[in-house]
Amino acid sequence: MVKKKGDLDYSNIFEAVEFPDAYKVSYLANAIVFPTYEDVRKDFGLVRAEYHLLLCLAHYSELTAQEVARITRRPRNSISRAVHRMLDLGFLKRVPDPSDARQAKLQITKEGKIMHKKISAYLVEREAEIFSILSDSERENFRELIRKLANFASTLKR
Amino acid sequence: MVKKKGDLDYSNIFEAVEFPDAYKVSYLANAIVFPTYEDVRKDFGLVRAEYHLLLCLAHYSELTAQEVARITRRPRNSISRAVHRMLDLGFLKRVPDPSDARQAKLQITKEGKIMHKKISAYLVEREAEIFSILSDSERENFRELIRKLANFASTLKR
DNA sequence: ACAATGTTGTTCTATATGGAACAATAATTA
DNA sequence: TAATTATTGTTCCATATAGAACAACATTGT
Repeated sequence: MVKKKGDLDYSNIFEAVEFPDAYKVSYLANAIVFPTYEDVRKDFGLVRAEYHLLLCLAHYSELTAQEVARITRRPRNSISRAVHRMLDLGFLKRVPDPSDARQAKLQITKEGKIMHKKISAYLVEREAEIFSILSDSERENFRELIRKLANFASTLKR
Repeated sequence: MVKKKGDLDYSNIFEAVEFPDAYKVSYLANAIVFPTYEDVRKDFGLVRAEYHLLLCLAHYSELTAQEVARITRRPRNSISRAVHRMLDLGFLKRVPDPSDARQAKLQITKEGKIMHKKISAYLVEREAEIFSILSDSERENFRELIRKLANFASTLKR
């Protein structure tokens, strides 16, 4: 009896690892969310921070770069870089804040909104695939729990 | 009435975003799991792929680099690099496979096990913090759901 | 047996990313 | 008011990371 490739059950580690829940959250993000960002990069030409700008400014009418950094928990310099690129691409506009010369208010442009819609539609699809193995009630359940966890995470110091 | 910094509720985005559950999984991973890997790097001097080697080989007695790559869903070259560093550090040993000259079986050393224990203990603590906002029954519930999701993710093509 | 295809592990290269330091401005405190 | 401290956005730099190509070896099919 020859051992065939593929005999190894790669998901055994899920139960063996010492911090199984955190590990699975990480695994899920790595298996699904990051490849998705990679797809966005390939298909739409935007890296994560750039897409995050669209995401934030599609839902808040006006934000500073700092605020986007806080909302998305990304470093300021990543956002700064992304802002320049998005300005060049015409997806964002920036207006200096008269009341504080350090900062500038960012807004999404019409083109930015269109791009946001396209990318969102793609991500919505991907989300649906991921959660298709859960029943409706499980999905509802998960939604509630992940909301608690994410809200808690958002209160943690950086 | 002056608008103070901090008036903005950064978690509003959680409900506004078009793919709220996937977004929160991603957020949770970014807020918690990745900073944790960063801590591991700072405190123990190992990067993610290097720690993943310890993790896998602490639970499987013998694996090839390729198998570790599959289990952790990381690219082979990342694992390859990590293997060399871990060999140098004495945390791993490698024995050529007589039945297949291309590959080599990896094993964790005594020192590797010790390091694994130290890091695991730290990660277990972090996990406990994260999930401390959930009640016991919620935690149990979440465990079941994330298990389904992770198992499903592990079946997806790369 | 032999050719074609697949697999493993590696090196090379390009790039996204985050930390640190910095200048400009604002807020705070003496 | 003056001096100190904090904040914003930026540039510079170091590094982790992933893709692509490659050589060595194994497997498959004819």
